[in-house]
Amino acid sequence: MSDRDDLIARLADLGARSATVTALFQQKAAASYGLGVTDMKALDVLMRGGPQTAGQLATALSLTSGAVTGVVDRLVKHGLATREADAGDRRRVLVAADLAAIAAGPNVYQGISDAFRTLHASLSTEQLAFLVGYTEQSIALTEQQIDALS
Amino acid sequence: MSDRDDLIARLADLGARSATVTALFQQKAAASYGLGVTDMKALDVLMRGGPQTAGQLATALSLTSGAVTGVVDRLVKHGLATREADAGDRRRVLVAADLAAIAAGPNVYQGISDAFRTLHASLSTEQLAFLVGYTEQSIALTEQQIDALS
DNA sequence: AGATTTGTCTTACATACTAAGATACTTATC
DNA sequence: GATAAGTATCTTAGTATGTAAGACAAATCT
Repeated sequence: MSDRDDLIARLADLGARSATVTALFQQKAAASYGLGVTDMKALDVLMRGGPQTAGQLATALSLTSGAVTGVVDRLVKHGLATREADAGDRRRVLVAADLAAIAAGPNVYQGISDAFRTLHASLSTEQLAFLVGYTEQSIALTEQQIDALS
Repeated sequence: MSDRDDLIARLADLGARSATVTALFQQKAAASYGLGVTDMKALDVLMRGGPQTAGQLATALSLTSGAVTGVVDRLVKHGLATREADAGDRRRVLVAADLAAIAAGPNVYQGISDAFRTLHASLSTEQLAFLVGYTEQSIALTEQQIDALS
C-alpha cells in the first residue's frame, strides 16, 4: 500500500519536473535558431502538416492573425519558411517550411531524438507498447483538463 | 522488428505532442489565476522550496534580477506571495508564497492531479515502478541535451 | 577604515502578444 | 451583374514581460 502510494506520489512530482525541463529545452532549442518558442512551434506545425494558410497556423498556435503575421515575418526573414499567395483564393497566404534550410541549420532535435531512440531501444516490446498507451491516455487527460479550464 | 520500430516512432511523436499539450495546459492554468506562465512557475518554486530570496528565484527561473522584481511585484499585487527584508542580511528580500491565499484560489491543479492519480491507481505496481524509472531517465536525458545546447 | 563584492531595484529599451480596424478578395442574394 | 455580407490577412496602437546596464545599500575582505 504505502509502496504503491509512494510510487504514485513520486510519479506526480516527476511529471511536474518533466514538464518544466521540457519547457526549458524548447526555449533553448528555439534560441539556438535565433527564434522564440512560438516561432519554433510554428515551424514544427508546418513541417508536420505541410504548407498551410496563415489562418490555419493561427488556430494551430492559438494566436491572433496579427501575431501570426509576425511569426511568419520572422520565419521568412530567417529563410526558414516561404510565404506565397494562394492561386485559388487570393486572399489567402500559403506558408511553407523550407526543409532544406532547416536541415542546413543547427539541427537541435537530432541529439534529443537520438538519445530517446537509444533509451527506447533498450526497452522490451511490452514496455514500449505500455508507454504508447500510457502517453496517449495522459495526453487525452491533459486535453480534457485544458477544456475544463476554458 | 517493424513492430518495435513502429512503436518507437510513435512514442517519439507522442512525446512531442505531450510536450505541446503540457505547455498549453500550463498557459491556461496560469491564465485562470490572472498570471503569466513565469509567475505560475515562480509560485511553484516557492511552494516546493519554501521562502527564498529574489536572487535564488532568479537562478531557479533563469531570469535576470530585473525580471524577478517584476515577477514578485505581480505575485504580491495578487496577494499570492509576500516580500519582506531578511533580518540577517538586509540587502536580501525574502519572498514567500501565501499558501492560504493560493488554496483559496481557483485551484487549477486539483483536476489534473486527481485525473492522473486515478490513471495511476489503475496500473500495477510493476508498471508504476517502470514509469518512475523511465521518467527519471527521460528527465536526466533532457537535462543533458539542455546543457549540450548551452 | 577603505575598497571590493553582493543583492535588489530602477531605468531604458526590445520583443511579442492582443484588440480593433483597414484592405483586398470571395461568396451569396437579389 | 450589382450589391451586400463574409472571410483572410495585414496594420496600428497599446500592453506585458523580458534583457542590459547601472544605482544604491549592505556585507565582507584586506
